Amino acid sequence: MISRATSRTGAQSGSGSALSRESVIDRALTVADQEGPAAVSIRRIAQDFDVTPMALYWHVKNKDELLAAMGDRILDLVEVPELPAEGGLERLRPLLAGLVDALDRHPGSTELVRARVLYSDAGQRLAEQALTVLAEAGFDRQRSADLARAALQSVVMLVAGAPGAEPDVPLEDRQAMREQKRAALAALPPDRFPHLVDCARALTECEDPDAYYASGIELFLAGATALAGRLTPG
Amino acid sequence: MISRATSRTGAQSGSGSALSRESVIDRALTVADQEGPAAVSIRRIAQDFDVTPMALYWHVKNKDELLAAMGDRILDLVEVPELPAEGGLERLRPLLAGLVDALDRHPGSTELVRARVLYSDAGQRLAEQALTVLAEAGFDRQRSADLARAALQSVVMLVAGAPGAEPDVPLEDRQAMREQKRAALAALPPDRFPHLVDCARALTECEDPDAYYASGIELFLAGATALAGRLTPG
DNA sequence: ACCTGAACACCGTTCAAGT
DNA sequence: ACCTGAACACCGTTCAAGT
Repeated sequence: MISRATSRTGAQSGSGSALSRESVIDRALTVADQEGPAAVSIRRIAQDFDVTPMALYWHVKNKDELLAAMGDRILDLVEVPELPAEGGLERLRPLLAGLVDALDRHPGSTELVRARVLYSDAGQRLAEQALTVLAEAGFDRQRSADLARAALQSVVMLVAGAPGAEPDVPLEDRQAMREQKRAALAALPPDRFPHLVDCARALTECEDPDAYYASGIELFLAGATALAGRLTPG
Repeated sequence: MISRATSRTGAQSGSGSALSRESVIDRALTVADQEGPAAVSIRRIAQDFDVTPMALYWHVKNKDELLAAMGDRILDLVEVPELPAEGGLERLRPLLAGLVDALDRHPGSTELVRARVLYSDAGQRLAEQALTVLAEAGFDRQRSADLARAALQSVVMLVAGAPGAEPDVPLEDRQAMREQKRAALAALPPDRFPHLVDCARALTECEDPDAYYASGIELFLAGATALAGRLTPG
């Protein structure tokens, strides 16, 4: 409770930088990662900056716009290089992997990206590339659109829903949460739920995130490739 | 404001049934579907029953438990018939289709199911069947677990993230929301985003939900089948 | 341009008390 | 067993006012 005294003495308490649209968004992302998305509130962020809640409204229209901006900021982390002229559906792999990397840096806000992929600038560049690849693979407009959505949303789901991700829960409670869930599965009657009991650990803990992400992307690519192969052969 | 007068005269205002755990959950699901998930609050539901907010705490531990119960209730809608002894990965199709049907009945609460698939009774029966099918197809424990998660979460994503679903938005604002999003895409510079502009409609409006859901399930099945085909052939 | 103060209409939840 | 009343610690947001 001495933080208020530091407000005019250089370093602003929790934030480390002056109040601005950028710093507000950054602070919100950090809070979401460390304490879960529920901890993000206008009043809380304002407190971290030793400032009145209403001060934030100068930099951000309202809370919804802040949440959207957080999603956009994550998408800005994605490197979107030029799309190779050749390479077929394989060209989706680095594209999706890049998205995974960005999402993985802000697990507490991954969900926010879903609503923004088609509407933030970086997301639109990503979507355009995906649609290009799918159209060149022979999918018509509707199927390209559906597959592009599926690709981007699968990735969000992959990261947000990874075994043991628990993005809604504060960092310190995550491990306990995982163990509790695993115990719930392991304690099921093995005659009725043999596989669920057997997979209790595999379903709740992610040994190797990289391998998990890679095989999630692989699943999508395998599916899209198989569907492409069924398109009016010849 | 005359509704309070009806509280002892038979039919309880908005709900149509007496206060109970079941009726509270049902009312919450209805509110979420009609006015969006944000409209679900302890106080609001209490009001609909002409009852004090604290009355709900007798029937429900707290809001989180209510949300979990809503997810469980949706999963209870899924019919889980016996798993055929034969049929390979194709047996996943009716299983996933059944889940889609249940989710589709409560679009405002679809998201809640994601956290409950592995922990509600109906969800566990579903998951056990999926794991059985995948194990019989030759996937090892870890890959079965990952694919089962992917299958169930893909379906949730398919419904919650369908073009034009907008489950966060009140029923009456949905159409306007869709048109706004479509306009945003259609107005992009066509030289930089040719496909995005071309797909503006396909990306924001769902012409044929049944076909959309079917091809989403098809994508997963095609992927899983392709991956199964790569497993130590012979 | 940027921030504050006071106020409004909401939340979830606890606890003691009623019937 | 089931519900109420009062209270606490939170929310987002508006509006007029300050510098």
